[in-house]
Amino acid sequence: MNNILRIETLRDTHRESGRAQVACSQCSLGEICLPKGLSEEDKSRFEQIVQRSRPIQPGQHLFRSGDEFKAIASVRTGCFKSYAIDQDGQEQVLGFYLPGEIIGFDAIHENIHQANIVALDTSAVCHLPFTALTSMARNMPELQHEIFSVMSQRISELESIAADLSADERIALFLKSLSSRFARRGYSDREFILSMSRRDIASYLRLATETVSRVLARFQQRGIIEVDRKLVKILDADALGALTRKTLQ
Amino acid sequence: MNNILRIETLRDTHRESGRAQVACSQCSLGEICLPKGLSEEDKSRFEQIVQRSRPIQPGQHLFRSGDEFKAIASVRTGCFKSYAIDQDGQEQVLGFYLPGEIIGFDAIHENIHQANIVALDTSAVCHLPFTALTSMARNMPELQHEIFSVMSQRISELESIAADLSADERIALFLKSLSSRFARRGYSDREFILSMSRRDIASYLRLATETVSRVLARFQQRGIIEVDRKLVKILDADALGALTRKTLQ
DNA sequence: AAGCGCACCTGACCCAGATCAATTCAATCT
DNA sequence: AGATTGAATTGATCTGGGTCAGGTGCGCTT
Repeated sequence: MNNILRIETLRDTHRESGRAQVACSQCSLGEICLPKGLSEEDKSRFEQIVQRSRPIQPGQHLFRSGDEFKAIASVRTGCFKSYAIDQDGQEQVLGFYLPGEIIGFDAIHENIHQANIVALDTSAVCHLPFTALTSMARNMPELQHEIFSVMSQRISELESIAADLSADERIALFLKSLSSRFARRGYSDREFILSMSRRDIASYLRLATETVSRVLARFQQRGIIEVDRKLVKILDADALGALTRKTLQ
Repeated sequence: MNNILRIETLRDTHRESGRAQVACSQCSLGEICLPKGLSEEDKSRFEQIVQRSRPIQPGQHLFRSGDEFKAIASVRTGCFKSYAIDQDGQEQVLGFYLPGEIIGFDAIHENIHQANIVALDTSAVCHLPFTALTSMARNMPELQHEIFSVMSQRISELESIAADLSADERIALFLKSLSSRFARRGYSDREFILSMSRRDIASYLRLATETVSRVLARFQQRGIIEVDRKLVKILDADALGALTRKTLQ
């Protein structure tokens, strides 16, 4: 009965593909996503509000600035970037989202999405309707706390990113951040693909694309990393770490 | 020795002053603070978890990095700055908190305060024990939503601060932000006191103190503002606004 | 396979803002 | 009042990284 209801809802609101659904309890994201720490029973209740998206192609938008806020989204696969447009019409990258990371926390207070969200790879998300989520959280202390916790983490992260860093430090920090986020998701922390362009990295780090190129080249010369187009290998993680020392905490 | 001192400090700041207590429903912060939008009945339930601090003197710490997280704090009067110490031992200012603003959202995920919080003026706060607050929020949807909303606001704010701005733009934005925050609290938006030093402003805006001085002097020459030590008067709000055009949203 | 287009890389030059240094100013103490 | 101190201002110089201007190489299309 629940199953039928769910499929209908999905079809209506997000055009679910008819493929087999992965339950949260079976999802490869496991202990990274919001339902972590829930009992099996609560997990299956949680699953009833999850709306799994069909694949989203690179360049396709998940949300646009000004969209009505209905649901936050947890990245299932792929990679997204968030960006805003400033008064000069310039795109400003605000962040990147990897699997297990949650999109849309900036939309709650105005009930409107602040940022644009676009897929960089073929991606998929789980939509979590916010009203249903918070009302469920009122009966699941662990879920409520997990939402607060993830938002809190984002606040800390943003506070430390704002630090006044050199180009070298910024890029070292960026690579280390990606590396540890991949590691947490079971991917290699020594070798990974940069889904985003040099231009996106530059915009996110508030640097010129030329500077990104130059710093990556210099890191390669020094034997710290190896770069081939979008593939990055970290050869000397300690050296990279030393460059991020100035970072808070 | 240090421990004893610390514990006493905490006890002090948590202790009821014994003076007549202002109920939330009578508080001058009114519709700015967390209990806004609660029914009278819920407000009085809310008040039962509020721990009003005695006055906190300038230079006195409210929280220190590494402190166990027990409660968030709503500023009742005065002004606080939050800061972190980087690996070079340099202080990095992360933000300023005015009355009605809430301190401690970065502490939830690790259950430890990330930043140091110090009073800039003689100040007072309301401590809101987090466990009690969230458990109460489970029975008060409006309260739960308000907490999410305030955290969401902070996330948006931090995302837009990170923008790549010139010194002029940064300082114009800073003045406009203070102006509108004061206005919201019923103070003048044309004339206010900078509780923080030039050095603090510089650290927060990632500029040199010399640059802060120079830009303020230049704004004064242009007739945009009038500065006398800590007192700022905004003479031409439009000109100031024009300088912040590049800002997102 | 040849031509095109785009992302990326590299070199030359320049400027906003940092740094260094000296001076002024206000607040507190003797 | 004069002395002391630290914050704020002002001026002179230096530099990291932005801007501009070519190259280079990969993936398309035809």
